[in-house]
Amino acid sequence: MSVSVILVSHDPGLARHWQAALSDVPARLLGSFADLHQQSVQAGSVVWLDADLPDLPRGDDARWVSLLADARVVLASANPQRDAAVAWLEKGCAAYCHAFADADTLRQIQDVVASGNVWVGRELMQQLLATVQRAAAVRAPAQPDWARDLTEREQEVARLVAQGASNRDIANQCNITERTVKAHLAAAFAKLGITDRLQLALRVHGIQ
Amino acid sequence: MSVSVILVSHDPGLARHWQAALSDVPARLLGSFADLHQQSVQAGSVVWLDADLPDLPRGDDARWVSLLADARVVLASANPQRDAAVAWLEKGCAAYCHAFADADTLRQIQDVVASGNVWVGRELMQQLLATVQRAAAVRAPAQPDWARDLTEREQEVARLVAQGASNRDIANQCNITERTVKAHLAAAFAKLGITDRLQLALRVHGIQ
DNA sequence: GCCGATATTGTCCATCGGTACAGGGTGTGA
DNA sequence: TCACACCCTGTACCGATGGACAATATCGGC
Repeated sequence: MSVSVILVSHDPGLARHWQAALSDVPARLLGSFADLHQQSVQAGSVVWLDADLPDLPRGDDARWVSLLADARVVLASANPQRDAAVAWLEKGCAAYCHAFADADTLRQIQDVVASGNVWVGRELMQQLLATVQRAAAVRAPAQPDWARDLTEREQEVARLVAQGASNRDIANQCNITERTVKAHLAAAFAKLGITDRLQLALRVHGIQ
Repeated sequence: MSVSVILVSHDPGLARHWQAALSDVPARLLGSFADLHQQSVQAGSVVWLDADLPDLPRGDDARWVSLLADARVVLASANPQRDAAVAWLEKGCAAYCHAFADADTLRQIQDVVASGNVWVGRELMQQLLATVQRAAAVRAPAQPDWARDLTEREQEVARLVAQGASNRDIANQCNITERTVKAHLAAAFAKLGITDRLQLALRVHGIQ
């Protein structure tokens, strides 16, 4: 059975920094992503990943799927980038931070992530919120026709479909199961007299 | 100088819950926003605000300015709403959470906020990220000319897809096999950087 | 004549989407 | 209290879809 905290970095200085900060939790140190992939990672483990690892796989690599399913991944970069942060967090990472953040912050991240939550730095959070505000302003106006007979939830799902989201996307975003998404969609289809999501998307956008 | 913690709620049950969870930090309990406004709030204090306070001012109230400038405000609602969360966080609150979150979570929020960071729950975070991703997708490509790189046949198939036709429909209409339809679609997907017919339909209709 | 772009078709297979059974939980109005 | 609407979830099935390998044929240009 593996330890509950795993640090992965090829940079000795960074490894020392992390070990010093997290000295009160038992952590195992690995030198590459390949090393990590050979381990059997215990469910619920916290994995600290150096974003500058030479062998860090791209986002679409299959190894991420199992890792993100089992472990809680903290991605730490010496050069944090906003777009990268959004991409990784959206993919399922539990935190994105500066690799050389101070020890208190690192400990805090460890605590937050270990308890199943997501940690995000203040600046990044402000940027995300501003973006969301802007996006909300664009969509605001209420729809009359197609939405009339649909329940709140059905409308919400329909709007997401109309943006091109898959059932799984919607499930994640609404925090419900894919099955429930299907239920709402089936109800919406029946009410609107259509049979598939594409027709629904066209309806929502006022086409046909 | 000790950083103080102020709890503001009119609900005795909630107040007890908070006091029990945060028993290891010295906290002052107030019963209304008006009470809070009469205090001189020490800079860096953490203020826990019950979002269901009867006298909670609206977002544009002037009192928020000074409060948010001085203190780190945790807004806790018994009925957390996504839009409210975004609005408050964007306004400068340091956290938005469920008022009756478990004690461990409340302590964690206190720690994170006290150190100057922002705390956001997992579900809300997922929603924010999905929204940001979608907003980015809207801005980035912005192709008015979806047809430019497509061959005649690919455009023809794409237009039919955009009307809601299935591969079989298109095959019949164009007098080709379903397999060929798939080939044209695959080519169009690759050229447009998308992966499914719904995205294609949205593009053709000038959405996204 | 060869090369590249286009159009066509094939098989195989993993995943997605939609439907058909099923059920449990909550809140509201009669 | 009971009916009803709404929300949520489960298993199972099957057709539609999209990607990964192909291959063949035509046509225009170098």
